[in-house]
Amino acid sequence: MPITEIPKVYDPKSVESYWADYWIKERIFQPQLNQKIPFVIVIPPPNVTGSLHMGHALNNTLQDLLIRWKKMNQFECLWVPGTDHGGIATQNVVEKMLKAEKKSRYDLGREKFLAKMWEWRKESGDTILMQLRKLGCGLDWTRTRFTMDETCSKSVLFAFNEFFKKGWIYRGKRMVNWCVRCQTALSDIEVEYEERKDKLYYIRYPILSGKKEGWQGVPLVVATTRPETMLGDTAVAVHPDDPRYEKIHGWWIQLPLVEKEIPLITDQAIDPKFGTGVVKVTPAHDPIDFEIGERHHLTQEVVIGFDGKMKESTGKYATLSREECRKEVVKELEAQSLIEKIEDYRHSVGVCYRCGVIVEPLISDQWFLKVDKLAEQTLKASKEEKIKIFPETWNKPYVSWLENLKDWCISRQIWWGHRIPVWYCNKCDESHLLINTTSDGVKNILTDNIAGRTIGEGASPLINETNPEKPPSHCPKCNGASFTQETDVLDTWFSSALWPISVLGWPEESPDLERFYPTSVLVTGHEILYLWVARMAMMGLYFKKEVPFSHVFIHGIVRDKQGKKMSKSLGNVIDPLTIMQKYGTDALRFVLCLNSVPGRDMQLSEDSFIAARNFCNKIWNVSRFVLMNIETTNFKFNEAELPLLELDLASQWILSRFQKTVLAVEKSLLSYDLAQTSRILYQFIWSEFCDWYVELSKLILLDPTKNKETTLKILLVLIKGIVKLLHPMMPFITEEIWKKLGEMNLILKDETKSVVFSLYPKANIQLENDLAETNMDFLMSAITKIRTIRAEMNVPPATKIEILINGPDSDEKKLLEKHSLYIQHLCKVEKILIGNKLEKPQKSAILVFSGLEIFLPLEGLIDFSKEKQRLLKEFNLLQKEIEHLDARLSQPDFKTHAPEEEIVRTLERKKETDQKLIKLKEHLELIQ
RNA sequence: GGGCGAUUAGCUCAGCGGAAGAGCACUGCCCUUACAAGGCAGGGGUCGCAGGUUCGAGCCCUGCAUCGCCCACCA
Repeated sequence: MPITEIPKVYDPKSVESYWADYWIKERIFQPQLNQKIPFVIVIPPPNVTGSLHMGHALNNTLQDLLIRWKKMNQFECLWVPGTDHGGIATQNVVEKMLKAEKKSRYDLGREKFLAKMWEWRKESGDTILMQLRKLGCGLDWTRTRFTMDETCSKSVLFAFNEFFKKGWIYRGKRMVNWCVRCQTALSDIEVEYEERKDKLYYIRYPILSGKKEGWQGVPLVVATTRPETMLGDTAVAVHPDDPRYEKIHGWWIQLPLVEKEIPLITDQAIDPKFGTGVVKVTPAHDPIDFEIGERHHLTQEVVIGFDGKMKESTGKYATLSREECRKEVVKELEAQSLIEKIEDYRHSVGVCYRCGVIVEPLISDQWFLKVDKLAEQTLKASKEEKIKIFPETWNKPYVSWLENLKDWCISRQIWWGHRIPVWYCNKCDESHLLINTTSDGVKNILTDNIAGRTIGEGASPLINETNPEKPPSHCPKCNGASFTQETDVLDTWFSSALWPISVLGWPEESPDLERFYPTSVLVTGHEILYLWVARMAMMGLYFKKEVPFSHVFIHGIVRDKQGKKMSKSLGNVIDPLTIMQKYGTDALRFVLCLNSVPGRDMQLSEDSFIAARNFCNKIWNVSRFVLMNIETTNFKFNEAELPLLELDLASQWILSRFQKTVLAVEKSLLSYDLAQTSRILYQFIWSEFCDWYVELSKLILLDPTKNKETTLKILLVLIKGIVKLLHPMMPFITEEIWKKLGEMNLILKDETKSVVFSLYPKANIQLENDLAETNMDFLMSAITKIRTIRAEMNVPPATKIEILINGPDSDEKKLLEKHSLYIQHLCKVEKILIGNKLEKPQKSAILVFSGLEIFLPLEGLIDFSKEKQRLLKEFNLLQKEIEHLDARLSQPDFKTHAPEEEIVRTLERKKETDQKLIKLKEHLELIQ
């Protein structure tokens, strides 16, 4: 296509799919295992549920940016794609589908249900990966992993066995967070807390023993938010030092509604300041009460079942839900006048992070991973800065989370996931746990070395080390050979924790593991810093003796215009695919980068994309401009000769500005401040290159008498530089422009394949030129001022005028004379007179600028009363500034304390402003 | 209860010790041969409040207020 036929408007749709396919087809993002330094990222694997949302778009844009940037810096880049099976979340999706058919997973049975799960994952599990291709992500698709594929599953089972042998995995009856909807245990971090409006019930518990002194007939009052659990109370507790209740320690209390006597015990955990200072103790249904119960050997009276309904033992309350039971209990208590009062109360309630239903603390048999040693070495790595978090503010919470870590509940009672490789002997004892750990397939492990517990009754857990997914060959106790596998599966985050090593092939000693571990940087949002990042650090350090990544780049969460998290239920989502369709993928990517301010969440609204789309168009058109002008020429150009060219001021200036831009871009990228990077690029390209340099270049390009070669070379250098700088952020449009440059033989052969094979720009100090920048600044402000007058006085651009510049010093005079064309061209001025004793023509507008005066004879063109107003306004501004400067200079301490250069600067400013004011005053007086 | 962050132009946000900035929105002029998704120019801010440090404070310190997030055994 001839360059002149390049469309005037950049059309993303017509180029994006071509490039997305091209990068894959040409294997551009597959590493070659050569001598270069590796740069590796493993993707935070999206769950196989649903499709790409803005959070994914942000996360992956940032990773892609880093990969492309590093690739252009000659690193051997690898970005590993993959998906997560997503445990509960994914199972919920399929269960919902079943529910539509009025079926539950139990109707299907485990096997059939899992078949359905796999079917679903096959059908829609890769949706997001396909969408990431559209986003332009330079992932190596030949290495795509899934947390439940063969490689990753092997890692999971192997890791489980290793921990088991070490004695760090144990099973025990504990109080865990139970989701009554998902029918599974949750780890502590999978519980989210929501502030809820609730009631605090003050309930009277009659005292049975020792009716004397002040307690005669006065019942104890306990405050609780969960009256229904009183059916399972086995004590009442106060703080041992609370003077109000000192006399009655050990007395017996009548538990209302239940024909039962319970003791009044004392425990440090009670806060005397809360409520009445008296607490009902329900060891089976509250974590603190559970602990109190342990300390005081209280019985655990289970009154709520795993389904969230009241147990048989509760008599008339049986089968009621927790909520219904609460109402009933309160009604009953009220009837018996046992409610002292009910207060409104705000407190946070734990809910399931997957379904939002209130979590029930319940006692059940669960598997745990002991984490103290793991946390310890991870903390050490942090202290030694082996893992650095960007921005640093996240380091503190990360460290304190590790410091306060409790054992990790790794078992889930769902079906979708890695089934725990532990076996029960069918012959000798049903509660007999077997885990196969040795080559002969059998190893006895009688450990539950945590808190002196044992696993089941005389249990001998066995695992199969060589084939963990298979049962042991025989039972060492009874020699039986028939086993049943544990039905629990592992927490989905267990496999996620192994992700950086499992995707590279661990526990095999694969070439990839050897070459690409540890990875370079992990890019993620802060919501999974603990859930995921900390655990990967633990696993990587333990199994590979090295941190899995040296940098953690934490980006913000995408929110809507009101600052709310985007969610389908709120209906405030901005769909990245729609945005890509409407504004182009590069525009989407640019906005995400532009808003990626370190340490801050970003608020997006749809109009932010318009500016980015316009920016794309600007880039497109300025490239078009350069190409159109080069098209007719035929020159060969080696960038090395750049410093040898004889350059005009504008060219010296833009090259100097470009070097500084390159430096600033590099600095911002190194600190993961991509908002900064975006701003720098936007500013340079639009406000400096396009607005000034390109406009000035027309002086030469549009003048048939001028030699255009040097200017075209500079334009070309800049366009190439800009395309390269932008590429990591905006890969599509830059590739397209690059291709056109290639078609005109304007780039080196080995760079033609893709922009990523060119070198990322490096600053060339030789080309920095502060003098040129100062001179251009001078000319640019003169030009702007002249344009301002024209605009304010409504002199149309078509009206050519002349100007007089009076009073420049000799340097300024030379500069102005040499570049009078700049002014003429950009201010639409026909003629410029420069001199030291020029008279102001009658009926002139005037501006006083940097020690000189500029006259614009505008007789007949403007209304001079307007000019007077304009001057008056200017005059007032100057007066204000002088007041300000005087105030500063008259501060006696200013001259003694401020640094010399600051004093000089202030004095100069004062002098200049004074001069301006005097001249302005003169002219003001002359206007009738 | 503890920690973190925010509070700057109508909106979204930069700036973090020496003359208040950008984009969007708004106003005026311009279809100037890269771009009207554009150009040129303009209006609009006692930089949350109160103290303090400093010659000098959106910027540093201390309180306070409001909003948001994270953590915690808030019965």
